[in-house]
Amino acid sequence: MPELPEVETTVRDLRRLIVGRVIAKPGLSFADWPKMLITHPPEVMSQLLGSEEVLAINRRAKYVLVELGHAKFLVFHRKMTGNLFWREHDAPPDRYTHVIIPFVDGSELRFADLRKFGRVYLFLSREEMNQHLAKLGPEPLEDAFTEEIFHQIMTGRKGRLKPLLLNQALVVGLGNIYVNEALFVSGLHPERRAETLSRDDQNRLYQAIRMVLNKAVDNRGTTLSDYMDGEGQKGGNQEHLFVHFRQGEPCGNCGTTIIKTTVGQRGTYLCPQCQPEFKEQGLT
DNA sequence: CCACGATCCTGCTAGC
DNA sequence: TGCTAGCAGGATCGTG
Repeated sequence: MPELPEVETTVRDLRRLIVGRVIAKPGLSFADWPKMLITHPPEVMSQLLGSEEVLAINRRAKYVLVELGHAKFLVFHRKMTGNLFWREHDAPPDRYTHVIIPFVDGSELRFADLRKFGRVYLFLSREEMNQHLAKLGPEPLEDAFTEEIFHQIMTGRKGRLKPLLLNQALVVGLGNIYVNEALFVSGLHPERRAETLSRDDQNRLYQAIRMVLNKAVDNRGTTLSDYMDGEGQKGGNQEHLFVHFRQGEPCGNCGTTIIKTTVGQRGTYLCPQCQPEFKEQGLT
């Protein structure tokens, strides 16, 4: 579920809420679905964690990186329906909680996930973590991600834009919602082939990706059903979507009815007027 | 390299 | 009302 803006919002919340807290011993107080713990079985992880201070919380792609003392890293990926909450020790339980990291002050970091696709990793060094994250592409909101870099990534690539933009090895952070949004903003059809883009098309797409993600970060993410921030509150960006989840409604740009189709096995929302199919691509 | 289907799960909705 | 197929914001793996 969560894409870059939702993960970024959670990271900012957790940074404020848990940096400086110390993990209790043992460092895992609940884990009823061992498949979510990728690096170690629950008994081992519970032994490996304990008494470390939370030094920093950061984001890489859609991963939440919790940096601990003794160079340990607790890493979460929320996949479709995962949420991370910080709760006081006497807070009521959160439904679908499958992993709990307790702090010495009695408060808890809870990982809740309806569909149990979420993943938890414990890395014992920064190198170990970096190795796991090595295949990820650049961060689209960082200064280093320039128009020129995006040009290089897209040039020489074949295939339809939508699956390409969902590929985290090229650019990270985009998921189904924000790919749909960015393609609308740039006026490109999701099935347009990358090799047919002009430099101007590439630049418009680059600007659209940054605009759509920045706006969603400012709005604290999009809550369509499950996403909640670090304290269990909804995001606000669902009020500002251009096409995603808006099939049947008029396009805000031209009034044409927004349609829903399927591209690359993913629900795809678009304005047929603003994002026309590219007829010449069959000839190339 | 790219496309497609299956897979990991649960809950909700549409359609009969 | 009850059943069931299909779908949901992700990512990976195997096959062609």
